[in-house]
Amino acid sequence: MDSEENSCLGYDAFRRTCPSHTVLEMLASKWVYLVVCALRKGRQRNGALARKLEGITPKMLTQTLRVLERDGLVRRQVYPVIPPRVEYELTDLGQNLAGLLTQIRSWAEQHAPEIKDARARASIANEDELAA
Amino acid sequence: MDSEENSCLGYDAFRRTCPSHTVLEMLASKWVYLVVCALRKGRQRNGALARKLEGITPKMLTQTLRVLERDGLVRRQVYPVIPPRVEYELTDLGQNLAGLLTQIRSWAEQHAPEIKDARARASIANEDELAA
DNA sequence: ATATATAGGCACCTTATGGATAGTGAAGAA
DNA sequence: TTCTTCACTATCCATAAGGTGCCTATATAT
Repeated sequence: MDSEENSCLGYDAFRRTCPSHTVLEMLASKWVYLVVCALRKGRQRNGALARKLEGITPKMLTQTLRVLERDGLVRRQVYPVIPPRVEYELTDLGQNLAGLLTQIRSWAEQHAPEIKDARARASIANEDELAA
Repeated sequence: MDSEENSCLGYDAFRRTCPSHTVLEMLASKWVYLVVCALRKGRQRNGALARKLEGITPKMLTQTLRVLERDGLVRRQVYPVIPPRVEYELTDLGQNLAGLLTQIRSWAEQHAPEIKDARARASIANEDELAA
């Protein structure tokens, strides 16, 4: 039992010391989702990404791109010109992941109304409880 | 342009005020991934989940389950017996999501070695940089 | 009588993260 | 001359994540 889909190759994300667990931790970020999705259309400059990702601060954008670069999902290309020019693009591994993350994003967009309703119901239930 | 796959229904996760953006924020959690994956096999009790999710504290488990319940992904069933008995199971919406999240988990497990290598290379590159 | 299991709640604390703000440096425009 | 662009870097602060310990209440086991 318990062998259905766990640890297909000895890796099991449920174990906190497993490398796949740290990969999951890295993926568990709103900005990782969005940056990877944004890069799916091809290489882009820092400024273009910043404009696309509404609300991201330069710090978070750089930080997120550095993590993705470190993990081999994004390639960073610097042109030594003035003013500076830097371009980012997904590696093959990144492209591979982008397919999945785009599905998650689509899911979020498709089911946002249901979840909004569920939250509203929960909030009303909470008020009733407090009133009782 | 820019109409390829964005805002299929007026929802666009890139906009920070869009409901789908908050859904993505909710999904961006290591424990949400793992709890949903763990519940995929059917209804389970708090204790069983705690044993399966290595390293989770009772507080985080409860907190995560509450969020999932609020958003309509998990159903909570309380049996008024002593000692207390509570069971959690995925709703249809939760089941739907679980398929995607399980893919992410599998991806993390399959590509953990590559990412581990990429991190090691990045760390060596960093040391070289510091030495130079 | 004491301990355990059960599923939490509650309060306190430390650390990590997110996000805001300001600065850097060089070129080109006003 | 001051301003802007570009791609950052550094610093601070508020919030959040996460850890620890103690509390409930009862049936069962020791």
